[in-house]
Amino acid sequence: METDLDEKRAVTALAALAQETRLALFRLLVQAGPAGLPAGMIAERLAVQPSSLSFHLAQLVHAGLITQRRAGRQLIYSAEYSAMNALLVYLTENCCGRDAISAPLCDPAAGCCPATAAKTPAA
Amino acid sequence: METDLDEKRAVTALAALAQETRLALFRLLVQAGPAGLPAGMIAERLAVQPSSLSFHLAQLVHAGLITQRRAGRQLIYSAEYSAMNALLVYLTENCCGRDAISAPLCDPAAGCCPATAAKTPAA
DNA sequence: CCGGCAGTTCGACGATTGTTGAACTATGGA
DNA sequence: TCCATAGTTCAACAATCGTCGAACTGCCGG
Repeated sequence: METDLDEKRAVTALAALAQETRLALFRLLVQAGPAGLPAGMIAERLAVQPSSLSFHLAQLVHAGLITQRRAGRQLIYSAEYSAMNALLVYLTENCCGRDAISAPLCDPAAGCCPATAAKTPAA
Repeated sequence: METDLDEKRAVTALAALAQETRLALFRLLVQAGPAGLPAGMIAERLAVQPSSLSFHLAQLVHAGLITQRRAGRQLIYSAEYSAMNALLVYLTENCCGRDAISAPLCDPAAGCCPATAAKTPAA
């Protein structure tokens, strides 16, 4: 389902999220669901200047983490869940040397990586 | 298990990962498992200058994504899986307005968010 | 066609980031 | 004690980032 990321795309996505306003913005859209939110409402909720918001929205769009669509005079933004999932998977890829996994959470101490788990004395 | 993140800690973690060398470094450690790798071997594998590597290692340590321990003259670095998991959970928190979830992967089109899934016509 | 609202684009500024090489600290062996 | 190895710290530099205000574009109502 989600397209695999190469290193550069992953860096772009992470850089897009590595900023207070954009992280709050992205999470707002993740929580808003596929219906998304118009730019104006986002600006209001995050108390950000329109021009600044536009800048951040563009970064997230460029990173592929959100998408834009028009509804009358408003521009609606919504989270791109597949891109988010691809990023999560990329970060945890081959966790502890295992073969590919699809669900990213990884906890060696709890048996995520049987081969190496014994070497982690609950530290 | 994993400590919840506040916004600033999340931004720090994401910023730490939003750089080619550091992302490669982190993934290398994730794949290396809890045993970790000495700085020298990391430098060799990533073909990075020692002083530059030190800089990046420090950022990841500061972000809480990796930890350092000494073994003789070597400094061994290993991934902090709980921090990584906390970050993944933070990103997907309240996905589509749902209550907390523990496994981060989120796909509205596939029923992750029943209430809103119908509004996404396979677009 | 005109006014105005929703959002974006632009240029300029200060702040932060990543790199490099040289000097420094710490550990282990002889 | 002296030396070599493993890694870190420091200062300086170019490059990139985030913010601001002002000007701009696109869309709708009348």
